[in-house]
Amino acid sequence: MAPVTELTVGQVAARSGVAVSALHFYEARGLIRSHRTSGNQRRYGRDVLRRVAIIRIAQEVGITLAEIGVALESLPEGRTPTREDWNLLSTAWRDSLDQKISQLKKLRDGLTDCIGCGCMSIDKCPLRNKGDRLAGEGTGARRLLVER
Amino acid sequence: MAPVTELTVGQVAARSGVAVSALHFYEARGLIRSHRTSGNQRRYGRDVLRRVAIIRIAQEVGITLAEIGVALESLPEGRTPTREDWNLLSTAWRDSLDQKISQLKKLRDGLTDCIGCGCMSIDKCPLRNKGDRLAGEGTGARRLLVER
DNA sequence: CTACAAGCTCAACTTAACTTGAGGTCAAGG
DNA sequence: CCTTGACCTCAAGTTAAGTTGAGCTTGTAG
Repeated sequence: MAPVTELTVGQVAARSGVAVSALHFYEARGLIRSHRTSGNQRRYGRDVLRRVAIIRIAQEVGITLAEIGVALESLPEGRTPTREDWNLLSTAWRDSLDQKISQLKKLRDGLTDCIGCGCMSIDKCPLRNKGDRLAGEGTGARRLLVER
Repeated sequence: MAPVTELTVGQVAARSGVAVSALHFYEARGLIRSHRTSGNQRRYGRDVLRRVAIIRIAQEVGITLAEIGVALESLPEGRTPTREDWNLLSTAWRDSLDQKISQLKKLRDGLTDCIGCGCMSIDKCPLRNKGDRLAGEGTGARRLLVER
């Protein structure tokens, strides 16, 4: 058995449920870090499991890797995250998470509402024009699916 | 102004905030429909506005076009959805919406918990422990994410 | 000490959801 | 009639987030 303190890429893959190739990919994107053995193999600290968990959960709900990366950047590189580090990361996210939650609830309940209101006018529908920020920017796909 | 009963692509684009090319795309995917004038131009019924609104709102929260397409198939062609149609659509999505909401809460509360524990000890972090317990608990890749 | 499983790199392929561009048509104003 | 702008089709490009495969190295169980 491998030591408890260091994990191989395969072990991280098994424990996190993420493919090895995806872990390579996350590392290339700077979302996770590893150091190498003398034989050039990756070794991960145990905090990588938590990071990967955060990444996957965030993706599930439609947060992009870019956004996740920005948030994770606030975590320290070398040392164990302090209370203050987590505080920054969490508060940075909590607003958008709360907002996303309320949007989802609105959609869920909004469909019911729309039954009530009939949505005769699209302009009056409370759901519409809620998040038109996506409409403005960039080319290509704005959102990827995260279904699994 | 054009008559209230029929809309050109440009009008639909303007009113819905969706690019003309995206409307073409949705039509090719069977999400919306149109008929053609003698000059081969698209004309849309007013129900297309509501359909497009649904499509965009659903996308906002990470529902794929494929899923949306399946749901929209339950809607009638050509006429504006009735209360009963909405009911069907709403219940079809409710489960997946509820699931996404619970995942968001899990992420948000996980981070909040980490503030509470300060994550001074990695073993005490509830987020890490959760993932670790699941991973150690048996067969292969179990993740923090809610199973589908 | 030798299989062979697990790792490594790098390039190319994939899917979703569009956008962009080229090349051509149609409708209305001047 | 002519121009201008809105439409049309179809092909190719783009982005995100990975996956797949080839070719080569490392580590370990028997």
